[in-house]
Amino acid sequence: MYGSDIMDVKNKKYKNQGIHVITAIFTVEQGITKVLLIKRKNAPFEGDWVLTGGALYNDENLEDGAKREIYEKTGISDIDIKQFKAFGRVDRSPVMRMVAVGFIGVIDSKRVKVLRETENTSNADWFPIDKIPPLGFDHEEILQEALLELQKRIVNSNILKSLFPDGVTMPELQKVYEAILNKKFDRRNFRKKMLSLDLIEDTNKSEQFEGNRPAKKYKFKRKIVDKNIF
Amino acid sequence: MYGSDIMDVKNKKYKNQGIHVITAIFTVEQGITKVLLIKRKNAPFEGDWVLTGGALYNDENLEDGAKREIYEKTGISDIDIKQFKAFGRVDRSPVMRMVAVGFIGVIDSKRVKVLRETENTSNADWFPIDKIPPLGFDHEEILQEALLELQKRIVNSNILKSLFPDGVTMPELQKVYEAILNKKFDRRNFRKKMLSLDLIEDTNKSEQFEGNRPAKKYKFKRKIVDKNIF
DNA sequence: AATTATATGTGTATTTTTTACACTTGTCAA
DNA sequence: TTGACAAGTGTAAAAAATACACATATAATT
Repeated sequence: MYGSDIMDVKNKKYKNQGIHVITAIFTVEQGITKVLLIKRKNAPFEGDWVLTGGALYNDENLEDGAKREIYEKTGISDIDIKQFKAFGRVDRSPVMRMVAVGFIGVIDSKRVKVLRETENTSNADWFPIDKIPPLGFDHEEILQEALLELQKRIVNSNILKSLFPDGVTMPELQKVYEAILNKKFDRRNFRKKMLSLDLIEDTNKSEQFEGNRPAKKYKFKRKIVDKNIF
Repeated sequence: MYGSDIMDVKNKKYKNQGIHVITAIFTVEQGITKVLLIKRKNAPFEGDWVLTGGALYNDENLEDGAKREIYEKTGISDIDIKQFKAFGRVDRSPVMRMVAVGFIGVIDSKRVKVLRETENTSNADWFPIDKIPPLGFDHEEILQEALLELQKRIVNSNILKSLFPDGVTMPELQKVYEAILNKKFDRRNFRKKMLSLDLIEDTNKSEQFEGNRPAKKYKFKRKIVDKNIF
């Protein structure tokens, strides 16, 4: 067998490869986890919905490329994203060999004012994760894995930070966790657990009142935690 | 700003991209965690050590490509590997834009009989992870992240399976965990923990005796576990 | 001003899991 | 038969997770 060197790219076996950066952008509204999908304007998969993403430029790093795509399609520029997996099935793109690097991000949907029309996309919308239409490319697979990653990350990273730019109360946070993990928690134990995870910190503010005792506001720390089990 | 469509690859901004598949292959010998490095024969980084890997073919999936590279350079064909991260710094390769998809794998070093000379590599060797020479490309970064991934994976996957093709005893297993996690465990508690992780199962065999009570042999299950914390 | 409705905030007892720790058993060699 | 050696096992203590009930702050009502 013929060895492929790490730099041996003249060989036609390696020609015409490309790299996608794809982000599953999640939000939670009224206890429903949703993902941002964008409708394609051009072939292939014309008219199909896909995750936010596109081809990586040669002069940008992976995460920068993913953020540029997010900015171009949503106008959002300050979102924290986390890479989780590369997708490289031979036939994942019908045109040429493309490997996609997948990211996840979470954002407050109220901040996406204009879902912009771009050269290649017509419109965009939030879809509840249990009501996803058929997606183009291999984006259904990417979305499924993104969801699993999201479920892991809300426990040991500050991925939810972008969802609460103005701070968050415990009851709000609990609703979001329950939506994403699809599971109910006891109020008192949830609070204890959250504080022990060391992801958020107290502020001395409270929420605006609504006819009952106002909830304390917390905010996400900068620090990203990552825990081992053993 | 000009939008990059997911298929818009004619644009020169995306031309001449390529994909690497790189595997950090670990072993543990006498309580020392080691990684397999290969010496490059050609420019760039001629004479430098690098992790096992190379360019992905257009007709193979990511994991298949990584396994092909492993086979070509070590003769090993039945190793379980796990993808963990893509590396895409703009300047990670001096020749052209390459994105590397990183994998980890573990193998019994005794099974690597001939470290083959290939067209592009001269020789190969196992290096203790605290005595790594300067590596070519961004492989030092990849190796560091690979090690962290290995530490996570030995707890919630059967990544160590390939290290023990003929089964393993508890004391052997404990030495390996202690080497990889760089931490000592109590014998009785380690056993309890291992059994509760549901990664291994009893056989009715025992090891060959060495002047003391023979240890029971266990074997890794097929199943891959993956646990959440909440 | 007092009362009521509502959702927030907090503490404690119970169970489960993790940790710490010591003696018994099986084999080889003398 | 005995001694040396490493493997195997159980139990008590500590820590963490879970189950559970009452007190508190605000707005609205009287």
